[in-house]
Amino acid sequence: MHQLSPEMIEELSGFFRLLGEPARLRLMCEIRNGNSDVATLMDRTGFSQSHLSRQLGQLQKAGLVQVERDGNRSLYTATDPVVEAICQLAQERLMNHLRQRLDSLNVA
Amino acid sequence: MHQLSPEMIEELSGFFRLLGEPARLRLMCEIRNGNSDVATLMDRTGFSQSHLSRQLGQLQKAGLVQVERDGNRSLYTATDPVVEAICQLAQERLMNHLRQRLDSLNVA
DNA sequence: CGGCATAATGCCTGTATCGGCATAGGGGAG
DNA sequence: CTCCCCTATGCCGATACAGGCATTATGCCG
Repeated sequence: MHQLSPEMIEELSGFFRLLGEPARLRLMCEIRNGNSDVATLMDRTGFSQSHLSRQLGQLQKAGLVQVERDGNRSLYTATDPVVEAICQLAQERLMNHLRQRLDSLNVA
Repeated sequence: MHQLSPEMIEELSGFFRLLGEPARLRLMCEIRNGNSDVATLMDRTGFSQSHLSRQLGQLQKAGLVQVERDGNRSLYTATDPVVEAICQLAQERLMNHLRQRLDSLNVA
């Protein structure tokens, strides 16, 4: 890390804030699982069209997803697999944290 | 990832939301750099005492930092080094993303 | 015990943002 | 050109939360 600049802090927290919204994190997961045209996303998530469009717009602006136009449809794909890796690490952190709390209760 | 449960989505986004606040991300960085008693943190960040206390409280509740009481002082330490790894990945993602956009401009 | 330092909490306000409804833009098919 | 479908955006109400001020809680020392 080596002391991040304020600009980097701002950028990184902006990135994390995107994933900090359950709807958007959900979208990232759905998109990663293929079949990511908007109709399918609406169907699988139950989000309204406008909601979906906004969130996808934000994800795209940050470069987390790419959009590919097919006529008047839009196909979304995840841009960078590292996002998935980050989620994986976050998951492991959570599990470890809970496991440690559990253990500390058992010992005490 | 393999299709995360709604509960996991909620937990993960909660974690990301913590880092999504510049003040808290800043704190995590400062704490990682050692010397993390509250007075020092106030000094280095310029945050007010109440603000600091609240943010540290949230980080602690999520298990991102640990607090060790020394008399009436509090020493904060980062709990899990994986958080740093996550920041590192996020940084690399950002750089890659910007580099790609730059390249695409040069080619076009 | 009474003052003093440090940390946590109640209360409050301002601001950001989620997310719905309605509307506008833009590309096919007739 | 016109209708229709899909997506994006303006507007707005509700809600969440940052962050300040004042107060309280907690542990130190005289």
